[in-house]
Amino acid sequence: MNNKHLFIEKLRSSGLRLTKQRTEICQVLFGRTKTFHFTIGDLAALLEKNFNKKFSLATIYNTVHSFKEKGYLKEISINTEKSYYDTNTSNHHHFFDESTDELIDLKDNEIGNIKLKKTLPKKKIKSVEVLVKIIDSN
Amino acid sequence: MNNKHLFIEKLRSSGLRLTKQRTEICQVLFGRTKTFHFTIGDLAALLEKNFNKKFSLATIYNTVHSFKEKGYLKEISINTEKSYYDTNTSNHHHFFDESTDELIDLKDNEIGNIKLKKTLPKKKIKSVEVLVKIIDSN
DNA sequence: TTACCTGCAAAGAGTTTGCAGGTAG
DNA sequence: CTACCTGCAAACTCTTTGCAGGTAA
Repeated sequence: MNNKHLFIEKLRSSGLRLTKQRTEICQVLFGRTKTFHFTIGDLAALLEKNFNKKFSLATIYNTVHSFKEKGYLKEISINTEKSYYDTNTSNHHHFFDESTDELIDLKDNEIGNIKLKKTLPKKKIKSVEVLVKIIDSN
Repeated sequence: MNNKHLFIEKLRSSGLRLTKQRTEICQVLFGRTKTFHFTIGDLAALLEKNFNKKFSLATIYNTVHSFKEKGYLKEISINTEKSYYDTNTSNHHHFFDESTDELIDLKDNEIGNIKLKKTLPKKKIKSVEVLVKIIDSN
């Protein structure tokens, strides 16, 4: 199956041209049913494996950044050396498994509502993110 | 006023020797009444300013890491290029002001209890962190 | 005295950028 | 045809590491 129309729309609305590489990046990112959590390195390796050629980092970063700005990808707040991205941009939180460096979705109904009782003058809330760090139990 | 006894205890129990530099780092980190949020760069600049001399990065990183492992400092999960630390190691969450790159404490009673309804087999929860990202409301 | 520490500089890792040749529109 | 894109390599930032001389215990 081919989601070309979907990729075209995402690329166009992000102000990006429909190049071969970008269509292939879209295939890896959005041509799947399950949520995809990844680092730039993961993505680069997957692209190389799937299409049997190298992709320029400039292209990958540039495309991921555009998709992030456009809201097609979400960057997750974890203080590791790498940045993690998520194709699930809906309101949800994460487990981060420190034993494997893996991100796992926490669906919105799997965590009680977050009740903020403090606001700051002249500031508006951009996001509320919950990160549950887990490790192997012994 | 001098909290030397406090610094000595923290250094000793972290397995660190009482060097001049480390005592000075303690002064900057723990010789204050309010919580201190910082990056290594912040700390280095502050040390240089307060004591009018350069501190080796090796020393700063090494000391901060030991204090973190010992639980005297907490590392905050924010996906920026730098790592942020907090002298408040109690159970609490944060605002991160993206307009100024500043961290602000959210006291435990300023946010409702977090109710996790999902667990993972063979994994244990290490921490639950809430990060509220804010920006200037134009 | 000895193990640990400091300062310096080099090395690493991830990310960003500049540029020359290539391609979508 | 022109503006944007790709690939490559160099540059950048933060962090880590190796080493030689110095110091706490």
